[in-house]
Amino acid sequence: MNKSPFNLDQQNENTDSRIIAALERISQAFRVLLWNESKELSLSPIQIQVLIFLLHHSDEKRKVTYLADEFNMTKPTISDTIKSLEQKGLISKAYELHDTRSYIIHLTNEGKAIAGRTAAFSNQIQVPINKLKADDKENLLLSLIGVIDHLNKTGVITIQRMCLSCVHFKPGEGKQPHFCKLLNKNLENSELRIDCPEHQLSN
Amino acid sequence: MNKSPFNLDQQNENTDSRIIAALERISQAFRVLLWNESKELSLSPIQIQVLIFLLHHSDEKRKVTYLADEFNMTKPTISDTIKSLEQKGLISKAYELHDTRSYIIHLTNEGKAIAGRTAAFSNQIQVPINKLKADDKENLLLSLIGVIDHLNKTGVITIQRMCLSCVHFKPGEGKQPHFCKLLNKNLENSELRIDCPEHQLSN
DNA sequence: TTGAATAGTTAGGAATCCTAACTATATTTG
DNA sequence: CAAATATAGTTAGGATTCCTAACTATTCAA
Repeated sequence: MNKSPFNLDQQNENTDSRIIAALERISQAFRVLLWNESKELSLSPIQIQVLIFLLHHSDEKRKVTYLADEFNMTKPTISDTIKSLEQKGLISKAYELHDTRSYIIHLTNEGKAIAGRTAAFSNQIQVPINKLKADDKENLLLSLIGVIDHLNKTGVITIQRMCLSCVHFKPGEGKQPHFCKLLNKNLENSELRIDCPEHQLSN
Repeated sequence: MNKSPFNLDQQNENTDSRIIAALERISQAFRVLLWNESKELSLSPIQIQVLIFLLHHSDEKRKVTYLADEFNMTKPTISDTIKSLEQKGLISKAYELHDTRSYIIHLTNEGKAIAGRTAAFSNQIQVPINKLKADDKENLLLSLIGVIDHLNKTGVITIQRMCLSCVHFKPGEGKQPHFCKLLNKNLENSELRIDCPEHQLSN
């Protein structure tokens, strides 16, 4: 019934499977870290994620519908989350003049404080990455970007803010570096963005 | 209020942060894929994860307590999950003779069928990884292993089945490859395991 | 053989996140 | 310009997740 020690488990047969297993493990770590953080602050995981997101993104992304897409949840779920955050005094709604159905979500000072403190929750992942050599970092980032790009193309992840899918991006060829037409500057591999504030989806 | 296009967002300032952002995105993808899969099969995400886990692991790991540790959940949560899977006819309990408190969880044929079909849920992640060059794969794996090893050491992930924390493992130095004392063979970087069935924790 | 540790369950409840149906505003178009 | 349609967000209600606390039953240790 038990496997012989010399009989490799399927998951161990090739490097690809091992990489996927590693990514799964890391995904789980994110879940655990987020869950720990949320218990400490008496906030739900999604509430924390929303707070952190609000800290770094511009007005047109600070809306219920956008957040629902961003986190792959329904609008009611986000609506509830926002209501709860408002009751806790961590965000406020700013209704817009030209469209009174909609509003922009702003962090209150307390909300900013908590989001800032909390954004450090991924520090534990940062430590081992920081130790890598520059070349390895570049390779790692490129590999991960490749994975995400594929997930974008197959529709698993809907929201896109990476250079690879941006109208302003001109990919490098051979020794020529990439180029961003908006920033008007060359981009090294290690400068490719995952979440660019200026991203504009190319068709 | 809006950022100037030339004012880089904090998240874009350095490669480390971008790598973390990428890992977060991929974590989210796993969550989405798992959730989609679970809707299709009318199983909860944790139920699916348990089924897949049972497909690949040996008797001493097929128990409530072990599963609870594995997935960072409480025993009652797993207990419920098992009860539900049993009612659906996907697993059966085999009580042990020497300890009647405990039982080993076995997949039924139907359970195996579903787990097997479902294990493919990560195929969408496999495609882009498969495209990488061998060198890049090795680098990617090593980098991820470094991250996981750190998460293990800091207690974020409790269960460990990687070569790096195994009594049978003798790490390579310089050009000398790693060595597994149990398999009695050299291990290339790309052969380092994430989830070895023979893992034995070194102190 | 008594006390402590361990495996798993039950009970109850807070929170997550969904679908369906809704209000209200904005946009299109005939 | 009025009617139809689309869009932003909310409400209501419910299935599910996952927890804590308290429990039973068994095993191990002193």
